[in-house]
Amino acid sequence: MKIATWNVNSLTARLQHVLDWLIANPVDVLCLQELKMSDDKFPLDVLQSAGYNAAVFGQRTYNGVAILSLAPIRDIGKNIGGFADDHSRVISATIDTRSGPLRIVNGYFVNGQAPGTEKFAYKMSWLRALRDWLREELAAHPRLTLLGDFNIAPEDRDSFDPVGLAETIHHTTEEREHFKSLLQLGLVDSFRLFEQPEKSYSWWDYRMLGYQKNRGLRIDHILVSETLVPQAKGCVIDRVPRKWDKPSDHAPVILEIDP
DNA sequence: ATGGCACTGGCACAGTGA
Repeated sequence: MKIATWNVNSLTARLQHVLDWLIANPVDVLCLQELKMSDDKFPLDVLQSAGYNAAVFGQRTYNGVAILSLAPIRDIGKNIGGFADDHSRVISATIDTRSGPLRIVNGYFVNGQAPGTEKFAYKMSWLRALRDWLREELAAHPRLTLLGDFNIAPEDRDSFDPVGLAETIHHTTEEREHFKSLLQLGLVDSFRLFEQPEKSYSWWDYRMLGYQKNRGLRIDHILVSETLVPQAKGCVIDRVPRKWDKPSDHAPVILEIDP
């Protein structure tokens, strides 16, 4: 089965891209971020016509996350337990697979603007709360995947300019330590389980011909709990929709696991 | 060093993103 994540930068603006992509890539689960719409605007009927169930946690203008799944979705949770948040950034749910229940945690992590700002401080407290909550989630759901737009380039090789951008947003030691602390919970970056092309990125700036020059960052990730690692068969970034007209600035990431 | 571009709300342009 295939599980994917895609920051669509407005589902209103990108609905046709999502539908076209799902036709070409009929994944079992697609986690979306940056819906930028309230729940009542979510195009549930058209996605159901495409065969998908949906769990939605929307918000007007900013943020907003959803899980699309061919299989029924149950036990939906919203945001980080014990952490009061005005933003709609996390939706979690369980689907049943042949190997047992699979817990899906879909996150749109805080951007953080720049070190030293209030937004960066929010990012740090958000990441701390996420880690503490995930420790419990993992204990309750051993088969778990944490995926989405992390807004963290975990290593130098995940950035087109690790020297010039050293200690700037997405690259700071503090953010990378938080990423490592998620791995220390018993999660694995599935992309790095497999041989990958050099300079593999999942986001490119709209400006300055970022995509054409491959000036990108790998900030969209699919982490899997250690029990799932033997079932992981491949993880790829699909750059195709980034070349379409009026694209999202992010590309989908897809994990294949034994069902 | 700065801006580059895209999106939303709402109808001018500020806020946000990464």
